[in-house]
Amino acid sequence: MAKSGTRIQKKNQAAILEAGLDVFSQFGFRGSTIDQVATKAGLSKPNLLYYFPSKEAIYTALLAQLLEDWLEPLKALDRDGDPVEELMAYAKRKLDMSQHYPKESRLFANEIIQGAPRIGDVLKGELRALVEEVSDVINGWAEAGRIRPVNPYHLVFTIWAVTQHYADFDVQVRAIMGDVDPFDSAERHLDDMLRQMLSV
Amino acid sequence: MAKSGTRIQKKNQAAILEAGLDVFSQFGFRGSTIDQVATKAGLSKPNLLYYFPSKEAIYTALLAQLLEDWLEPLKALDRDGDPVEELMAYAKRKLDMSQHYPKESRLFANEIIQGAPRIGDVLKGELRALVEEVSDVINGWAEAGRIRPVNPYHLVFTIWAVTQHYADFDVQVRAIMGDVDPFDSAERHLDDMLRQMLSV
DNA sequence: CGTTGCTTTGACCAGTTGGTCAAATATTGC
DNA sequence: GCAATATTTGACCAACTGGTCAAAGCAACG
Repeated sequence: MAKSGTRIQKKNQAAILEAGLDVFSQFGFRGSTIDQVATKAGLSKPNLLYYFPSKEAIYTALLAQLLEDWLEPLKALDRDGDPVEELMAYAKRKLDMSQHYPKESRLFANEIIQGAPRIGDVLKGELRALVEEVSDVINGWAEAGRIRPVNPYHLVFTIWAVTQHYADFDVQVRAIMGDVDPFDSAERHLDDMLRQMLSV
Repeated sequence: MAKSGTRIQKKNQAAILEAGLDVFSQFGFRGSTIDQVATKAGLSKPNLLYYFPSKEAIYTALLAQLLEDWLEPLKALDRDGDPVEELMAYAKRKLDMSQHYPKESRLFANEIIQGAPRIGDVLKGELRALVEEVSDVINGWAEAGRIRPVNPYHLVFTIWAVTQHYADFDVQVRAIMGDVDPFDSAERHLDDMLRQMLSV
């Protein structure tokens, strides 16, 4: 997407996307201004618009890039692996993403909360198909007696909800837990929860 | 808050708050306009501003009203009740709120994701104290051997995350599950999950 | 009926917003 | 060093934003 171009183009496009992530993830699309993004990227507004044709273009570029990273871990679920370990590894990976890429998580959350006007099709298409596949795998595991029977959709939702909570509601989590880092204990909790829920 | 006044005042104030909930929960504070709220409330912009002094005032009124309803179920946790039933009843109540008041949930989510600029103090004060109390109760139950030992903070976060997910990410949940109503199966899943996690 | 106070509105304002454009400035390849 | 190209900028614009205000409409009470 942002491949071609001179060094300076690459540098500025990257700076814009990073700044855009900062701003959009905090204020949502409508709540953000080009000027905010430009300033944070160290550019003037017309200069930013030399690299991206519009505010919308920056936002959709971010969203497209994000969606790839978002769907990828789900694809890594291996039906031939150990069921409990596979699911716990997936959850752990999602939790790591919340810890290390919280802005991406919040950008996504903002978009979904606002009704997913730009990625509704991806949700109903690619994501839905992917979850259906995963659902089959989980059901297979359950039928083979390798995990407790669970509703696979809600299991996936639960993993998403819990892991993303630590990114999206970070400020609330920290307000409640104080100075303790939430992620260490969160990982143990998640581990325990899934093991308890899935072990036969 | 909106008690005094004539019938017409009450009617219009209520209409404004309802419209404000609609708009703010979808677009966040900065992404919403007074005009949107006014139109949705069936009023002209100056007329709306006759009842509320500013956009901010509508928003904070909503937030204040919301916070009460939000904290109340937590207070209802009874340390003398049956531990598993108490926690499951709390989770069920939160899930019901997600089902019947999704906009409230999304308004809250928007505010938190954007850094809780207006309710940071409540989070660090009242909410934190409340969760600390609940945490003591849960720890007490665990020490008495009435539930499995769990990290009480993360247990509470898990209940919040999972239940609110069905309101905040409603569009994603429905995109994936299709025409099936998520809430019936979600309730069973939540029930099963908590029982599995907490039963000794 | 008329007056008093509540309600509604059109016109308006200053600041912000997304976006344009021509001109100025840097960079690059020769 | 110079021409071609890429980058940056100040000035600008129309639309929109939150908010004001004086005047008009309306209800109710005597």
